[in-house]
Amino acid sequence: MYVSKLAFRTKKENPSDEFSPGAQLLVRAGFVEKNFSGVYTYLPLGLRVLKNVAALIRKEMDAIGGQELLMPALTPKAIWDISGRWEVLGDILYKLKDGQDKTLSLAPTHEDVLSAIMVHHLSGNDRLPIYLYQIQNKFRDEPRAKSGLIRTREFLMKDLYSFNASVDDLNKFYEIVKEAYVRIFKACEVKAYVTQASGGTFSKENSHEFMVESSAGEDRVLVCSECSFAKNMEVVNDEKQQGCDECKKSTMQEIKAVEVGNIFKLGTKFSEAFGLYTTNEEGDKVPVVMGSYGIGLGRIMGTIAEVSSDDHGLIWPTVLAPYHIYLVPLEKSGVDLGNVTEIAQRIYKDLQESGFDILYDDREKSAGEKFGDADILGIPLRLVVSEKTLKENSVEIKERKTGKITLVPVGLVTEFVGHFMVSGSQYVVN
RNA sequence: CGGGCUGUAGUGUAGUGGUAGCACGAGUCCUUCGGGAGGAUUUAGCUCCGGUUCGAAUCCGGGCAGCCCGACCA
Repeated sequence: MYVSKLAFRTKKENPSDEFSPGAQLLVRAGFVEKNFSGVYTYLPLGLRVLKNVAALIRKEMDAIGGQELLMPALTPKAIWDISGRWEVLGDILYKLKDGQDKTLSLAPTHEDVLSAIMVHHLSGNDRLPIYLYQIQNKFRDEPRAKSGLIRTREFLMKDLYSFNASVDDLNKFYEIVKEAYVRIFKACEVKAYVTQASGGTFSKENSHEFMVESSAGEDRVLVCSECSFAKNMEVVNDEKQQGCDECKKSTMQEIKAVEVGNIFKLGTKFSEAFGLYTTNEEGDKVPVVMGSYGIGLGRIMGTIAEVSSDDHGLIWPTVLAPYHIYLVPLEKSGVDLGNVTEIAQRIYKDLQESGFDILYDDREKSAGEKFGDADILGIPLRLVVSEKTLKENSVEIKERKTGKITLVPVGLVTEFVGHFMVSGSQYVVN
């Protein structure tokens, strides 16, 4: 992609209507545009990141037996009445009437919608377990949107639902999902605490939240610096709790954190309400045991912007970066003695053929401006081709995250980049 | 939903009663060419409604919008 063709440019100044540093960077770099409070457009660069997050999550969900489907956001009130959640969810539900005066809601979550579907398709236990997920927009009438993408009213979420024949099976799958989530956040290169939390209105049993430390977060979490055990302050009964539940040492500290994912054991609440039954080994009719597992994709993006940046801009993990490489040809216009453009173009094509996504800065701008854009966009590698580097028959390669600069012979560029993409991330999305 | 703050060119800002200025951006031309370079020229604005006043970006009331704190948050 030629930088001169990008539909949106970077800005030098922070927007006046964003407060959190991550949101300011995302706007300045041209990843998102705020339409109104709590509602954002993902611009082309931002959408590429969002799609990469989705690809990462799909890979992990498919790997644990998840099957993707896509449910509607538009739902009739009747569905929510079955579980009583029209009342429970209350004001957070966006409610509307259609032209025939039918009451509808834009779904904030899909336990109810999927349960209503599964009633028609679960008979006997021959097909259990069943794991279904989707990546779809959710709507929640948040009384107060906050911190850019961290808390929005319309947001893309991956929601996985499990249907098991027994509590034992649910418990096993719950652990499997937990491990998949750990892998996902590791690939995102964020430290996510697996945090004990309350089951909310869903269940009496505890759930787990995946918490990333950030001042833009809205939750308070106690974390143990010794063993990494963490629990949400909302489940701390004794205000004076000092010792860690896990290792018993007095090393718990309170942090602010963003909840980037959570997992719930739903039990039989929804299966009983909707009539999802199976037959156990004794031949008895028993309710299906369910679980619910969510990850906010935009929230992940917003959180990374909060926690991964420096004075020059964003720093994306390799698997999520909108482009792998920012290629800067530097030449004196009209005096291209060293064939800078020709060689830069050849490298551009070679790298593209090797499967890398590249931004080629073809603009007639000063070097500083191009470097500045490479930095603020947070592209993992910056390649510079100039008369200076070509004297060494080389290309300068700078790693965004570490600032490390290497002069690489022109013929070895593809190899160097390929090595970086594998070793630099520990995780590769196909 | 309570409390606080704020709305001025595309963006960021100055302007507290007397006809709105700067910077960035964008366009054209020239110079420059490894960290947002320089010059010339062009471009474009007071959130809306009402009130006070000879006169309102400025004061008052209301609406709308945004941000922060709190409440809320499957």
